[in-house]
Amino acid sequence: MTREVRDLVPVDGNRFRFYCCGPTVYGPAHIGNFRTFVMNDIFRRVLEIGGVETLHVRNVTDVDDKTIRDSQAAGERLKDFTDHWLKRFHEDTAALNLLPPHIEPSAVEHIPQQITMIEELMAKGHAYAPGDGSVYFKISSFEDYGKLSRLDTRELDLGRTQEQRVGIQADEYEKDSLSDFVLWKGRRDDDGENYWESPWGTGRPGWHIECSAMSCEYLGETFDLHSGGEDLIFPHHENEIAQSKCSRGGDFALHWFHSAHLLVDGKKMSKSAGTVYTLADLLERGFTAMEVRYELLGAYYRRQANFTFDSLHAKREALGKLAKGEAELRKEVGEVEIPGYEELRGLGGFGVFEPAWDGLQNDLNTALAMGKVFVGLKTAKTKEDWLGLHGVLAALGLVLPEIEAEDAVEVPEEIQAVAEERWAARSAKDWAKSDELRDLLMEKGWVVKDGKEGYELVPA
RNA sequence: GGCGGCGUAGCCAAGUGGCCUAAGGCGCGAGUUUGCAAAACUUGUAUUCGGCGGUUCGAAUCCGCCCGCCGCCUCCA
Repeated sequence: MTREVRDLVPVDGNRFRFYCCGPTVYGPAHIGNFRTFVMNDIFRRVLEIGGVETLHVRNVTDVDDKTIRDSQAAGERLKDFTDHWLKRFHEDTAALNLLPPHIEPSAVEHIPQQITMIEELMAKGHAYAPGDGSVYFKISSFEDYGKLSRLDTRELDLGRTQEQRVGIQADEYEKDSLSDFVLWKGRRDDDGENYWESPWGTGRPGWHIECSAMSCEYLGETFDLHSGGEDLIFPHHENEIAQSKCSRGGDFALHWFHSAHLLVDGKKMSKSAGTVYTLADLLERGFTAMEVRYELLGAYYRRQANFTFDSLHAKREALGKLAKGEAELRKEVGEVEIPGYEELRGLGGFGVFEPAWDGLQNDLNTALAMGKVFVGLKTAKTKEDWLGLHGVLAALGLVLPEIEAEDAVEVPEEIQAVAEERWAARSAKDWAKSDELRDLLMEKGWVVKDGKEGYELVPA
């Protein structure tokens, strides 16, 4: 991606059209997946707050090896299975305050478009069907193959067949070259009921073709930007480029936006280490979705970020500090209602928060922007400052916690009674009894905050 | 082995040639407050950027080497 977001001008002069590789719905997404989606969300928000219209497409992969395998293991039909996990994904994205994409196409619902594209590749000599029911893309037919990932062609095993290579794990498909990838997979016994008709017999589409077919369907053969996690650069995005350019021509995506991975305690997340956290895992531990979002945007997207519970914990304090600062500023400028997202689109000035906005404009540097938000808060005092703060927060998608929430906390009668007794003891300067009752409240999970005229109970 | 990236205070994390004797958040220390605490508020917290050389008037930032770590290399965001 270009370093300056402000330099990104829609190629059609109207809406900035971008495609984001979405989830494979075979289980709950983990926080690493969400780092990518949060970064994409912020990217869109920065464009929109900056006054640019967008067209955001994010696909759903609802047919592949894993969805088929796991739906069968669960004894469910593929659609029921993927619908369930898609619903869960939507719940998670809503909790994380991700704007829903304008279009969310599913692979299963676009099989005709995928078949059409494969036929075009066949007709132009970029694909071949060796007769086993599958169709492959011939990467030697596309000169630019490997350009995005800067792969040396020597590494691609061009022209080598599996027979020539010893020790490679058995693959049922016949390919001319080891690096050729599958466009259509011939039906196999373990696919069960999950197959579709095609000119090459029954089967199902390969993974890469869905994104080429769907991005072209909704965004055309040339669009502004394509995004995804860094692991998708090769082979997924490389293959998409090959399929799209060879079948339809056009420039495909003019910009690429890849988010680096999220590590946990400095290591790649792994199931065996128990570090593949889902949003639900973190909510269960008492964190809020907004704290998680803050954690995910806390580092610059081009670098791997390190998730730790210490860092996540810090976000609660930081959000509270922000909320307090915002409330004071709001009072100072005499406003009551926080402006909504739509009102902030096309915001002209950001007051003392201009540096934070610049940070976002300059290659989506969310870490820098957050730092400048806290700096700005120290001197903010005008209405423009206040609007600027909300413009930046809206671009980051951060919703501040309510700070006047005492009413919302239900204090059990039993706890209230102990607290009253303690206050009486304290007022009578019976320090021993007062402290004893305070410890008792602490044991039961309540913290007493003493004031001049009374006290307040807060959950520990 | 090929390609790419990282190593900045206890933790997270900006900064990529001079405004850096290095943002910001958390944590921690000190003070105010408090009967003592907690909370709140104020304030302090890396003369130094993995190590060693080099380029330069000047380097956390560029180059070389070394050490450590991470990612991709056929369907993992």
